[in-house]
Amino acid sequence: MGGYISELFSEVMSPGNYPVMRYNKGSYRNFSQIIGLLCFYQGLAHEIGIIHGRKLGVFSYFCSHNFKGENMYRTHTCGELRMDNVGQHLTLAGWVQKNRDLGGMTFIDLRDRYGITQLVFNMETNAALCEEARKCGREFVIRVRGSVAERSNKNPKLPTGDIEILVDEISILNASDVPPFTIEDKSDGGDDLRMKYRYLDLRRNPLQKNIRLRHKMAKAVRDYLDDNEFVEVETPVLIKSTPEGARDFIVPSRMNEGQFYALPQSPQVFKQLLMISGYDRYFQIVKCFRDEDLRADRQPEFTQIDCEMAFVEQEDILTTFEGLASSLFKSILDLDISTPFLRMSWDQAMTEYGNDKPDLRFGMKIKEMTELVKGKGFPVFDQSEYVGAIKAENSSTYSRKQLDKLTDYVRRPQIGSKGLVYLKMNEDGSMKSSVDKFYPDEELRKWAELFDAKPGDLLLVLAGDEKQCLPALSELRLEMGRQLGLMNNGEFFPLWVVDFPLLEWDDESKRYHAMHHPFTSPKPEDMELLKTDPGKVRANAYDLVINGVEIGGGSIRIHNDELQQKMFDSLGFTKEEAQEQFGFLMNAFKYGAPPHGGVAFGFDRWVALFAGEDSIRDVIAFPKNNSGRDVMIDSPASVSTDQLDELKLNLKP
RNA sequence: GGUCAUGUAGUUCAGUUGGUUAGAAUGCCGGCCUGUCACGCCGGAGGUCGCGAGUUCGAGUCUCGUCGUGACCGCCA
Repeated sequence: MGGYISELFSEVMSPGNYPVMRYNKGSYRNFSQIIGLLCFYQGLAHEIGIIHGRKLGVFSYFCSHNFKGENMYRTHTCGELRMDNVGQHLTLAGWVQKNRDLGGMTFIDLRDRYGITQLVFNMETNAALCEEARKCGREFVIRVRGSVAERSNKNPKLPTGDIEILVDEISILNASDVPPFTIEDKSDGGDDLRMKYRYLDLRRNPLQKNIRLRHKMAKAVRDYLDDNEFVEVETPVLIKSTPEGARDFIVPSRMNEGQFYALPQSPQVFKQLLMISGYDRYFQIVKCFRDEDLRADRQPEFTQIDCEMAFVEQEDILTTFEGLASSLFKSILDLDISTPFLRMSWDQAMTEYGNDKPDLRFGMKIKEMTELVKGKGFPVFDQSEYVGAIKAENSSTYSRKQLDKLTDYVRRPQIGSKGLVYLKMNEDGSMKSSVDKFYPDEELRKWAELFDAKPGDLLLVLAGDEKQCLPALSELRLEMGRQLGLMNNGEFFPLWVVDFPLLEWDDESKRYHAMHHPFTSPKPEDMELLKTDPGKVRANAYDLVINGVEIGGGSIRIHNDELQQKMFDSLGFTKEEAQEQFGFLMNAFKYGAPPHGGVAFGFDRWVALFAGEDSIRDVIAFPKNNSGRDVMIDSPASVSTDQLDELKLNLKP
């Protein structure tokens, strides 16, 4: 115990406790260290067990830890005491979860990170002590000393439910106002309120679990990459604004009047420079900043696992990082996910799933049927550029009402289909379609044949422009996946989507944009197309997709200044602009840049996926809301005119 | 920038076609209670129906505006 603390609190160091604590140290600790390690992995597996839908104790994860922080505030945690501890005299500290005053006796549930232990106070034994205990409201911070006793009424719902503490000393370390919502697994508080009192929300088990999972994942990432010779290098946060990509957050420079830093959207150029510097394998778990509108899976500041490797081709990178992914699946979720992961071309993903991040937990592939249905007199299909469908198995029992609801779903402006055509393959072998006026049975049989549809199946057909229709079919497919319960939270299907287009036409600015970023190398065999048909050029770029979530992406970079210059040409940069914005990188390429490439993973998304959460806010300790505000500290906020003056800034009226 | 949803007690919600004093549960406060663990029983306090206009004899309810929150589209290399 540190001298500082013992001086400050010498009055509480009653010598009576010490021999007991010492005694525990020797025998209990070594044993529990071994058990602790064993229990740790088991605990994580249990946690994931919940994701799998198995019913396991919520506390199992928290109780499996070996407490190393023995001091005058506590000798044990509220999660570790069992029948073996009966008779021990010890000290606990924590928060009052619940106070049950029965008149003659009072029970307090004492909570800390590790669990809950019941304290007992008895009027007959010590009335003054019992009165003191009655005063303790929810979330009071208290310390108690007492002896572990076997309960007469055990509670099988708690891991510590066999024992209780017969308290002989209580100190209220800090009283608490009544919290605005209950600190329980299922809080009664709404989102707004819990965000405003985030520090209270973070006391709750589900959040604690997520934050600890995040920590374990970060550590597992560092361990794997360290084992593979990667070096973690920090890169600057105050950098320079660049034209491509997302909007930058900018930071005024006081010492350089009228000039601004930008916060990095990613450490992209620095990691390439590190390859040129010979670091060979770099990584960083790093904050990135993008000033764009938010979503459930987007925050203005978010965390990437940023990686770069020299002397590698695409396949080397895919192999290395599917290794990272499968090692995380194993160490965190105890799941064996075999490698190599499936590789799917971007083209295939778009035609079969209408989406560059397909959820492969279920099939229901999109098939085109344009040729099959045209020229049969149904004007809607005849006038459509593209007709396609999906097959939902065992769904021919969908009612008129359900189909109407699906029609409304695809007609929402966000999806924008005009209507929905269906074909029911009834169990009795008959067929029913919304367009059987135009398509006789033998035509409908051909539809069924194309999809290998069996009695009981349901075909859902959309028509329109290919550009609108494929994404619409993708949304419909995902909606059906949800409705039919095909998206199991405990099941994971990772894949690499490869061969992305290099460039993407932007109608607004009437020029091509880099689909990934401007340092992505084109496929050598598509090089010729760069001049004739730039939109057709494929890139050495890839995304890691798990269950329909884009977990990460990367590319093999350009490592030669001539090609880089060509790329900037295609993007419509003048030589001068390119020199001004990226001159330092192109200069660096002149001094022996090795072939290199890399990848970056959205760490928040990955944690959310493993935690089974829909929103990354649930895995970030202090997230921002929909409008980029932190409602707890109330940021962003105005600054004083003094601050603005110092920066030589005027605000527009 | 756009679409949709939502805002009522500390909290979660209900509130009929526009009609008497706006309810329930939970939490909170007080009393009783010696084996509770969703403790129980009795009593009590607690409301600018987000804000501002409008329609109306009358608005929590209808209309418009505005603000907050959430989801999505655009956007996010």
